[in-house]
Amino acid sequence: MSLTVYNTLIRKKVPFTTIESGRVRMYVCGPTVYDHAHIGHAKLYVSMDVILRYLRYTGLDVLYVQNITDVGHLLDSGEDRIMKGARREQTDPMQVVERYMRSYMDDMDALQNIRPDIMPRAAGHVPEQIAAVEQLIKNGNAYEINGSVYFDVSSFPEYGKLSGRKIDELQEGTRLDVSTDKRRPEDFALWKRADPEHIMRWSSPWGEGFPGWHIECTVMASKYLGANFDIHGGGLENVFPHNECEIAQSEALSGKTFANFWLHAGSLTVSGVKMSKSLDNSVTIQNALIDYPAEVIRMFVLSSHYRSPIDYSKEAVNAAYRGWQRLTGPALAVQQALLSTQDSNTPKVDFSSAIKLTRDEFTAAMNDDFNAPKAIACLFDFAKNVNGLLSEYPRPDDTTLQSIDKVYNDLAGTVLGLLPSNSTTYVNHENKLIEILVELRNAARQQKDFATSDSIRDKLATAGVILEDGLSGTTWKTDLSNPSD
RNA sequence: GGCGACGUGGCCAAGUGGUAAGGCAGGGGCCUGCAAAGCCCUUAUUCGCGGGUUCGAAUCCCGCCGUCGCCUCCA
Repeated sequence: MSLTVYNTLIRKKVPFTTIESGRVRMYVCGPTVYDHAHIGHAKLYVSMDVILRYLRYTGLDVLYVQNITDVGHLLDSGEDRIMKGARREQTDPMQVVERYMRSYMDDMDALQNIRPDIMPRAAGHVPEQIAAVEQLIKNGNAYEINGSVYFDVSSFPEYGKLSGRKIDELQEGTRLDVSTDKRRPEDFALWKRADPEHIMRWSSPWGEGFPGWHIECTVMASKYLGANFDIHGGGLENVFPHNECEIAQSEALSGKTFANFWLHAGSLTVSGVKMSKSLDNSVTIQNALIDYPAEVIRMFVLSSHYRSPIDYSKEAVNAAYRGWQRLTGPALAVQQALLSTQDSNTPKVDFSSAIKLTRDEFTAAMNDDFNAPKAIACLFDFAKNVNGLLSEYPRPDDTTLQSIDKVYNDLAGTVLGLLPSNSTTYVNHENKLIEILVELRNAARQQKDFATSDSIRDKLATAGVILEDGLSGTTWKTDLSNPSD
């Protein structure tokens, strides 16, 4: 079975094909770096990360580009986001950009998202953006008025093909006052004249100004991926206007189809409503990571399909936490079991059919438009089988355990990024000390000194170390967070 | 007003024509020195509502209702 994906452009699930055999060129809209990233970003970029990981897992060579928006875009109030950040922190705009770009990358690293191959910055591509705007004017797709340049939407008949909007149906000015400079309300800015107080400004043929929001993606995607590439990803709320405008500019510029496949992730709400500063319900990734391990945030995101909207709530994430523990429990138990020596008379078990079934069903799920929730359900079934196997005594042979370990590493680890980054099987001082305490406790248990053994267990629990007694010995795991909070 | 997404058990959620996966929470049992974890059993005659097509519909069609997002610089 081969991969099918839902393409927003045609609103259908279709077989995935690449322009160049074995190679995928993929672009995802990155963040505007003027504040810490929030869990809405986590939802989008974990979704895209799993798409990237799965494409690579199937053997495709993926070139992944994600931009950083670090030129000033405007808030509803007409205020520059980055200038606002700079004033808030009484610092230089580019310092704000650096600070939050690093914060964003730290968050993405913490969430186990694979770094893009190229992260171009808009401010570093102003000459290319000016050149693109000049070309659009030459082509008759844009016009200059009072130091600003606008794209003439009427010059691009396919405008609206991604979002399904028709120009004459747009209700203008619902959110922002229509600029008086524009010929038509639906025209959008390619270049904006900088007001005197505007700090982020560049020289251009039209005077001092700054690039429009959409042109950076057009320029940077085509620079690093070519005028026609395979996948463009982003958030559903960016379909219109951002992605629609990208298509108009890019295709007017090159005459070629921009991206073949448009993949959009559903948006995230907090307790049923959109996050916003005014509602004060914004949850940063940093704060979420105080409450939950990164893998739990991933588990939460992946527990619904990437195109579906999700609602962030304590209850939902706690449920994901419990589910994640159930999913990864046997993976850790297998690793710990492999540390002990195999019993000489261990009967060889044939677990290969369960392994094959899991791999086949997992792949089928992911091939169906990256259906991670269904893929995770396959892993739950697998976990049940592995738990049954591990409860037998003596423990299964090394070969069987190693092949199970491989399944977890490939599917839960490589593809979904759900395996804990800190393994309890690492040889380090802390783990060694825990194992010494476990040995002391077991000695007490053998002498039926349960007061001592329970005391050791309880005290370790207060340090976040949970002991579990099984037929093949005692295993332990860490549980530093409290999901019931 | 327009465009789009969504509406499945107490909660989350998969399922696009063949008779409702999975997880969380709850109940019962087994296992355990006691726990924890795990295992077994159990919880939707029903998929927002009303029509229609069909031998057969959560899935297709029509009409409503509701939630959310977007409507020109929010991921």
